[in-house]
Amino acid sequence: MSENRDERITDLLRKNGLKATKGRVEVLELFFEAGRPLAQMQIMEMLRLKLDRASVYRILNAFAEAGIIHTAYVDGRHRVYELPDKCSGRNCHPHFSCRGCGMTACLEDFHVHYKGTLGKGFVAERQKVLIEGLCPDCKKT
Amino acid sequence: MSENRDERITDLLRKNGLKATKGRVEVLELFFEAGRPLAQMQIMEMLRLKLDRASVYRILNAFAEAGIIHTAYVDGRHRVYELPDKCSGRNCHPHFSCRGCGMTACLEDFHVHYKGTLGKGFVAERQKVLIEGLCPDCKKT
DNA sequence: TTCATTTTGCAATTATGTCGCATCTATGTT
DNA sequence: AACATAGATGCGACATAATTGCAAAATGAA
Repeated sequence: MSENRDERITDLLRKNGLKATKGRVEVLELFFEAGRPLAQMQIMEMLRLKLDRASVYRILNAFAEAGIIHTAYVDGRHRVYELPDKCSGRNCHPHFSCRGCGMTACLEDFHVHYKGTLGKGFVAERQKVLIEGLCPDCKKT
Repeated sequence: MSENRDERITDLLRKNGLKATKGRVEVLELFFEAGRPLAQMQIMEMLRLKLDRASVYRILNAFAEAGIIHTAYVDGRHRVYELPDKCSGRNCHPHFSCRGCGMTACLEDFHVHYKGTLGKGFVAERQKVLIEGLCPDCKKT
């Protein structure tokens, strides 16, 4: 079971031209388990500092370049990364970010429509929609 | 005329409980003149380094806390700030950010509608919509 | 003008992210 | 299974954005 998962992750890495190193497997597992966008700092904590800071950044950059993950929102300080299967290109779903604890979540049941034109000569490549507010925990305090 | 403007700005500062210092007046003038979101770096350049870096940050934070400006989009590197009159609360207009030069613009004729629900207990306070792409200049190259 | 309170400038510090280089590891080949 | 090597990691140094402590200066109320 854990082996199946490992195999799936290993395959995913190799299919994308990346060696399946311990660090990469562990980071990618985190993304599958988390099911929500993660920042570098959170990954470091979840791995209990088993990996070097620079390595985590390099892993995230490699994943992003390969398309395994892509960078989602930035709350002013942190880049967050997530698996693209749920969130790709122009149909990117919105995200929620808590101003209390900084947690980020995907808003699956939230649909965004927009109409209008960009100026002449402008090209749109991606949209990012972020709802800021308070999560249930931070709302209490 | 310039005095009227200065007076208006001075009043705005005092009304919000902030002393009308030279630096604050100059920064706030910039925002009124620019009519678009500004990053700290741009402000420094426009003021030709007359103010210390730390002071600019403190001024921006003070303004943001007082509600005179608020932080808008981040293009991955820079926080940008803008006057709230054109962009307030849940009716915030979208922004465009060029991945080439990092320039940020307001999209006035661009309307965003969304429907759906946040999870239980979540409170939405603001929305941020960002279209990323290329501006006419960067498109050429 | 005087004076208490804030704000500023400067330097040092923290935080995020990148880079170079020596060492180590994953993987295809023998 | 052992080997060779392209590529990944750890470490330290560096780059940039932003914050903080503290002494000196400026604001604005009396």
